[in-house]
Amino acid sequence: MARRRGSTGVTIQAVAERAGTSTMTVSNFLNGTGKMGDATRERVREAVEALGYKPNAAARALASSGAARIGLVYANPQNAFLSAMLVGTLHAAATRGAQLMVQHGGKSADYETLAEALRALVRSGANALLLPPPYSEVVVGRPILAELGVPVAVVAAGRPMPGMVTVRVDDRAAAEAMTNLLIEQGHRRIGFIGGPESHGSTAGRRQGYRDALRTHGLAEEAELMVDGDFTFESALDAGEQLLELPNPPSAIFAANDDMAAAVISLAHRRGLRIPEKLAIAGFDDTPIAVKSWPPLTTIRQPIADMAERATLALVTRLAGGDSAGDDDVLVDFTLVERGTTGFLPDRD
Amino acid sequence: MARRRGSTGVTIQAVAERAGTSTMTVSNFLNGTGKMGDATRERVREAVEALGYKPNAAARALASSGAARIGLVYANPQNAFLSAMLVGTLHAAATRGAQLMVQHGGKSADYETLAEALRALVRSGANALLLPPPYSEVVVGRPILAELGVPVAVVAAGRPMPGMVTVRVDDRAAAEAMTNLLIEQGHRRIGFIGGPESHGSTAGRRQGYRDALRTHGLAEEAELMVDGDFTFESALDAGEQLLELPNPPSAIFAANDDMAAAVISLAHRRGLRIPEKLAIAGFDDTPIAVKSWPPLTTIRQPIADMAERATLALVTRLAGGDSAGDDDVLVDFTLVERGTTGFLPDRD
DNA sequence: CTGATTTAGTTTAGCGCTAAACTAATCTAG
DNA sequence: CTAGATTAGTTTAGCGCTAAACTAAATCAG
Repeated sequence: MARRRGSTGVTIQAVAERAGTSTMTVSNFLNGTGKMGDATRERVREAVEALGYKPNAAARALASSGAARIGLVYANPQNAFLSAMLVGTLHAAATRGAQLMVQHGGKSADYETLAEALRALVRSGANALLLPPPYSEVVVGRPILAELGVPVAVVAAGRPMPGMVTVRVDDRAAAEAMTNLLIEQGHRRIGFIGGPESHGSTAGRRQGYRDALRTHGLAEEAELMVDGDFTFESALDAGEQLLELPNPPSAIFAANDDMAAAVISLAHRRGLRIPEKLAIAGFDDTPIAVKSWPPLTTIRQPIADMAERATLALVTRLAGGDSAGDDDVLVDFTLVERGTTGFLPDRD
Repeated sequence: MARRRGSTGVTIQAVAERAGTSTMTVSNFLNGTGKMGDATRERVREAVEALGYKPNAAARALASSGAARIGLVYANPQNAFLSAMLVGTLHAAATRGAQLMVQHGGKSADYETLAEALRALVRSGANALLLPPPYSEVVVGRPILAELGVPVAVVAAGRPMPGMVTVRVDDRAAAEAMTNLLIEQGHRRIGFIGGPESHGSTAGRRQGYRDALRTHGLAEEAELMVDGDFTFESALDAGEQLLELPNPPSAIFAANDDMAAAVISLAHRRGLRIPEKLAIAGFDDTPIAVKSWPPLTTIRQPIADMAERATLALVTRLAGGDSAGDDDVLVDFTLVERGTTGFLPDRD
């Protein structure tokens, strides 16, 4: 019998032989399913270790056939956020024998375009879906979810979303922490550039900003709160509006890094020294945060970890696991202080 | 017989039945292998179409067992370049039943760290490797390649690399095209910020710049050619050097976008209007190109396509295909004109 | 002390696909 | 007109894993 072109070669069979058990026992050990005695468990563990056994994801996927084929839609292939999501998802997928398939979901967050992309994904075999923002917003509560009938997870959605697993940081608390930092550094007039209402994170981030002001007994002024749409360009206008004020803010907190970068650019053009004359804070810790000058103080979300969690949740769902409790997962954020904050503002 | 939890369900079996052939004939049709009559081919094609059949990648991978398990090392999970590579690779992988596994390769491009990451990848089953820059540079000609004994492909390497499949744009030609544009727009003193010598693209890009000058009869001035290391920070110094010149350039061409963005930032700080007083050009068309103001004129490399090509090449290699001819693949670049170029410079 | 339950496994069958070996018909060349 | 080659398929045997069904021994309730 001709051997087929061999792979790296350690199979579950080899492990079972070495451990003196059946392959099923090894399989059970690997997946934590079934019952087994401590002695057996130990022997299997040793054999797996000794042989450096790595399960073949393809075989796993094929055999369990309920194996996750996770579809991911993206707006822009060249995106740092997407990158982190893919890395996280691939890590989780590697350990769980899941397949990952990507599909372009349209530049604009248009419902029909997205729905069609999701249908295409499911038609080509996806049995679970992972949505990056802002796609989660355009499908939430829409009929497409029911139509597709597959579990959906979203990362960094900003708020729990009915019918989907959400993995996110507490946007409100993060924005509050950032605003507190600014206030503690002496700022009294802090501008806020929000995102579009349609974006789930917007409300939380704005709320955090307001909460911090209130806690410190600072008045909330309508003129200091303007809205962008999360793009660099939009914040060029929004920032301008703030800086043109008769009594302009000494700090601006933008609801994402792109908008904060735009404010940095604006400050440079006006000759405002950062952070002495204008402190700036962002949100997300995307690469632009360190490709601006000075580098941006911002909130870091552990995107890759979040995507990994989300993927694992989907795999568990598909395996018929108990979905209880992991519908809305909150993970920790980090406030990263860099060069756009830190000086006491000049008081007048 | 209890049916297992069914997937979306169209199998090769169903197609074969409808076409009235054996499954192998369908398989041959799908893979372009074997011989078949036109009538049969047409019947199979119709059946595939009608049933909306999508091959199951896992089954394919398992059966051919020579299936590609492509390992990819990354430096930074949050990176636009990586993102595009992953998307391209995943697209190719989806059609060819390849598995993708990612592994962190160390922030610094240190040989031993990288070698260890590659070994880990191969140990966990990777039988082909895909390297993003600048990793290709640190392994080229080193013993690790022979040690691992798996095919390796690199994307955007800057030059053909012995022992690896390279997929790249013609850096020299691209840089020449950009420099030509600048010259045609009237610039006579054009600064160039190069990358580190160790980076394959550097030489080609610098050569392109020089070629364009020569073709137009412009003298090459040493003071106009400074080096950065491809980081934003490095170009802050390099750009300063150029702008401090007694007779500063009216245009600066940076060998990548990050460095060009730094020059934009520098120009803002000095109150130099862009592009009237200083034209700026970058290279790569990374997202920062449109997150600067004005948006950056730059060279676009189709990274996702390149990664797709590279992945396909690896799969072919693994399938024992003829490797001839596709060792060094050149793809087309695009010169993207945005807001940092376009005005005739003020002549003095 | 007996039948029911639990524990700790094993056996069997098959996921969807393809490599390799085979077969049957048709075509060549001498 | 026949041996050898070519064409157009088919059959068989798995790839490496796991779901489901089964078994044998140990434990338990009454």
